[in-house]
Amino acid sequence: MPTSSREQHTGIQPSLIIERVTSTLREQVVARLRAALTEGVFRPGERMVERDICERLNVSRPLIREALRQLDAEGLVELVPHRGPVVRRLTTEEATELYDLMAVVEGECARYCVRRATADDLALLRKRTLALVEALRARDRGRIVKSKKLYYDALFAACHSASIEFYLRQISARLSQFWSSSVQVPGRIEEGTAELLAILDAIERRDENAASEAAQIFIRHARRQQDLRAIAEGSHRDAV
Amino acid sequence: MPTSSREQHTGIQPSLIIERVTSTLREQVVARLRAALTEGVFRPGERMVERDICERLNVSRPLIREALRQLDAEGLVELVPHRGPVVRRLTTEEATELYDLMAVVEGECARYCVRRATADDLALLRKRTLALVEALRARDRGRIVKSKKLYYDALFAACHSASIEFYLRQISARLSQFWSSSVQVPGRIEEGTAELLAILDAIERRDENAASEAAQIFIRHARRQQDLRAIAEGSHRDAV
DNA sequence: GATTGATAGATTGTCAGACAATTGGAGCAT
DNA sequence: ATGCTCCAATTGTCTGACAATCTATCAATC
Repeated sequence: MPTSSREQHTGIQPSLIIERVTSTLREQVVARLRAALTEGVFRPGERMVERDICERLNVSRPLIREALRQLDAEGLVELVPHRGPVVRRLTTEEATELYDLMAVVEGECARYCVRRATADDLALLRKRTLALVEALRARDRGRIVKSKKLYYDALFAACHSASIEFYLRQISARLSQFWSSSVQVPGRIEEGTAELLAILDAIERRDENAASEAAQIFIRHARRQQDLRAIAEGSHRDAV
Repeated sequence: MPTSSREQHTGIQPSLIIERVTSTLREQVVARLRAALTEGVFRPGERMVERDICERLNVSRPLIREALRQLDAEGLVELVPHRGPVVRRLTTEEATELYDLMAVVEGECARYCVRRATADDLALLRKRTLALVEALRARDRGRIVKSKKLYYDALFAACHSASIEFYLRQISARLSQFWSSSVQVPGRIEEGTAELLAILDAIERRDENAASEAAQIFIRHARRQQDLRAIAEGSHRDAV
């Protein structure tokens, strides 16, 4: 769980809360490393020598070690005893499993949206969905990335479940090394936009099963893209 | 991810692997604390003062701190900045969400069993299912706990997915504080045994959807038990 | 008497430095 | 090539320290 986020979603009392950005250095370190890992600054399989990271981030070794324990538990790094941390590398097999997990959890997320989203949540979700669809149609990679992030923020806000959000973000982070940025399955964009709209529609219609189903389909189809890339790159073998 | 468990589920080569019990003290500490947390040695909401734990386990503070970071990421403790670690307390709301997650993930687990289980896996699963059913019928609490553990070991082995196992165990650990040990919904045992057998049957029939459905139903019904307990105990309020 | 403010104590956050244990690999011998 | 020995690189773990921050106690004020 992300160290202490205590936003009681009471619905009432809209934010007199002071967001403490981060009070501890460690949280910043973890955030920094996590970002670096998901953004590919460290390559899968690469060793992360503690002292090097200390110097790069200018913090002490105990701090780095604590941060690494956390990232290990999140599945982003692997701590080989007496050999040190290594950027976890996913096999296609593991990626497949994670996608399947993501699909069912995201289905549950959509289900929760149906149950819990307020009118405001829905309005925002609609807006963000359409923005993402637009970005997809424009095939503007930068805009797609940003819109996607905003879309998911809205989706998670609408489902009002910290647990679902937590696990989806975690799985997503673990899969990040697998995101394609070059290969494009022909017609995937058209298909994807239709599916996004289907999710939105089902949620707005308050149809739980349809929403869950639509969300799952979206993820499973998105995965196909990956399969293709894996094949293109020589099936992502374990040994470098 | 549980610090480096590298059992390539090749299916072939049944364990020439030498299980290194634990090469580092930290792993033992984490295991110990995790066990203590799930077994209720520490009560939800209780503070875990670092130095106290150091003395109790006879290890140094850095080690305890690393262990706590990991348990934090697993959702078992909460690290309040400048106040220290607290045993995470679940609200009924959070427990509900986790049960829903567990249901869909366990559904996926059953689905994977259908896809991947070998004949040996199935034989063991059948044996363990029947043993659990027996224990349930005998209403022998100790035996039920042991059989259940073995049942899940077999189920996870049969699904051949480290990710699914990882997340299910984690969610299960987080929910442990919520397991009832006293209240019994009348007829639940009969219902539960029937559902367990239904799961087994669906897997043996190689019917993915039925297996997934049966597993989900089992969890959702098991949760009802919890609802009852929560009500009985005054709905598990947040403030002590 | 209740609220506010201030002081002290407890605990965490972070660092530096040290040393033993283990691993991986280089080099040597067979 | 194969196997062995030894060494360098890193990690695993500890001790001790001190600043930052929180909690609670107690005094001061209205």
